[in-house]
Amino acid sequence: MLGNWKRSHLCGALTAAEMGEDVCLMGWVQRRRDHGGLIFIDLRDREGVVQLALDPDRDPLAHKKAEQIRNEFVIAARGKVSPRPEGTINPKMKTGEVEIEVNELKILNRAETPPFMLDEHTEVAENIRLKYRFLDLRRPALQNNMLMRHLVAKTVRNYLDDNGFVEIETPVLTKSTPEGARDYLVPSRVNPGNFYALPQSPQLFKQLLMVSGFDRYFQIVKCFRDEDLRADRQPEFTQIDCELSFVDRETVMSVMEGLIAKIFQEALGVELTLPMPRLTYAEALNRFGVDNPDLRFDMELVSLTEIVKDCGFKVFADVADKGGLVKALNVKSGATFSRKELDDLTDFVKIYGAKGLAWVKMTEEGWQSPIAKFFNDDELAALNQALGAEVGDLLLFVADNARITNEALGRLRAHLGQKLGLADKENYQFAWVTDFPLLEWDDEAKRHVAVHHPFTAPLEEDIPLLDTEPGKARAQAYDLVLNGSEVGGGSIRIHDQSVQSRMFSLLGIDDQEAREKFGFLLDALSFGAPPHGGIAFGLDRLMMILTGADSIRDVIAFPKTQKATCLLSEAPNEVDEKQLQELGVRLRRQSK
RNA sequence: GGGGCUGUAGUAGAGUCGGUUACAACGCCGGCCUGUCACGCCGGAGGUCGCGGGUUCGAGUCCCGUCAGCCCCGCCA
Repeated sequence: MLGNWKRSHLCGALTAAEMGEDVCLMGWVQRRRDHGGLIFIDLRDREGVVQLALDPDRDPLAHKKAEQIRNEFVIAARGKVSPRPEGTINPKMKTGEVEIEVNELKILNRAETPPFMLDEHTEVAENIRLKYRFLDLRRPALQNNMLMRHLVAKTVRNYLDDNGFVEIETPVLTKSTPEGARDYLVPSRVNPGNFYALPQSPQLFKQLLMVSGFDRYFQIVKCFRDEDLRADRQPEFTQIDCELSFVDRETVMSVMEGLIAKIFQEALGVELTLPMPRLTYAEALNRFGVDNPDLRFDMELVSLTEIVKDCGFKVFADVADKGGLVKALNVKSGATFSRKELDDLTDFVKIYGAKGLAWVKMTEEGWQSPIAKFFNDDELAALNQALGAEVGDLLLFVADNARITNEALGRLRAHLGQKLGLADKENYQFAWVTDFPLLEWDDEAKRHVAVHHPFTAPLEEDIPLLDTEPGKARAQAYDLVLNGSEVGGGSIRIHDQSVQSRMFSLLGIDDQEAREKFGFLLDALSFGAPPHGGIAFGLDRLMMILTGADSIRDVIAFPKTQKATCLLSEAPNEVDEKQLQELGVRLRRQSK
């Protein structure tokens, strides 16, 4: 097919520098413009588009062939890089100064008419795009995302290699462990009735590699969690997984923020200021209501419980009396919100369990609000002062238990930041959130569960709390938050077998279960484990922010739908009875 | 498991209060056109209104169910 034709350049890379050269180009037909005589073809490849000019007077044969060419045909063209005639330079194109005067043309492959136009102007429903993903991936938007993803992966490898990390692969067929997300299971043919689990992360293996003395490990690795999908969650996703020996939290954070800074420099040309801000979990919750605050704008939550504890508004006073929280945020210049908008905000906080949203519009005459009448002048003055309220502002209050008040207002703050355009996509605000609680009480299971995971070390000063008030113990954990998104998280691990056993017992995992599930880790810890810690970054979420994508599907070549299916390959599918028999698996009839 | 949005030629949309033959655009096919670049002009083909049921003399439109895609809650150590 190619014969002795050999590609000399990429289409999109040609510039005036190649002027006069004879070139051989290959690519896809973006568009053909047939003027009856002259025919123009925009030829596209990974790098971009260049214009081919076919003149019937110069080469009748090539011109004749060009007449039957259609969109997305794969063609090869030989010709000369030429300056465009006066007045026909296209400043919108990277290659707009030149065109190829074609003297030989070859059709390498014909193409059916594509189901949708492969240009940047046509918007296509996502289910169609996913079914023909290989075509959607030809479009510049996804091409650019995938190319940047490659650049980031390359940068990660270079940086970590420079900093003494070793890339080591860990098993994909591994062991199901309790705690955490639902596992994807793989039946073992050789061991009927037994199952492998796909890893939720290589957590235990990377700790074993520290015990083995590799000092610093990393892997760009697929992880699997069988949970419901979201705009930023896929069942299989990629982590930049790291683990380091003989380090404390500060060392991990400083090595890793160097990595992030390098990524932003290479991918976007953005220089980040280091070190990144640090924020404790308690402070994050107090000021922003959530542990992943968006720091691109202010609008912080203000605690008003003390001010309203004796006020005439029973809803607030009761909550204060019962140990709950009354908090509010000040939407600067928000008094223009319509009744409908306020109703929508009320519906919004109800999603997170709030019973309602009290609002106040600050006018020249003072409070305009359904709840204004319940407060005396002193209380009004104190509230205004606490919130920095000025004429034209909108104050929004939630009163409930601490968890609901913080979450509802925190989410409302993030929502308003988007709605009011305070969250500029090209403004990158990082923070490390530290000192997470080690444990959390699970009301359903009537036991503590690990906030991070069962191998996270407590703060040294909080170790005594494990025996007295384990719920108050803080962890040597850290999350990296970027623009309201958790892009990474990790901790210093327990490297002492006895502390690890104590942790398991706090989690309600008895000795026998601990041996069954984690025996190999406990063994490893007993054979000389170095102090170690690590972190994992969600590469997909990081790519979303770097590319400005609203969906995780836009940074993954072949993503799954919300029902975890692949519209392209039609996975998952039914399998032959014979395959099931070999695996010793029998299907249960699904009851409807 | 739950809440919400969407579904009309290949694509993305319009379609009023339920009323005759479901519109125009892009794409596609044919013709014309030698400087276009989201080329232009003329003509043409193309429809299971997601699917099933119901109400009605009559349903793209109203009702019920269902499927698919998306967003969210729960879930995601």
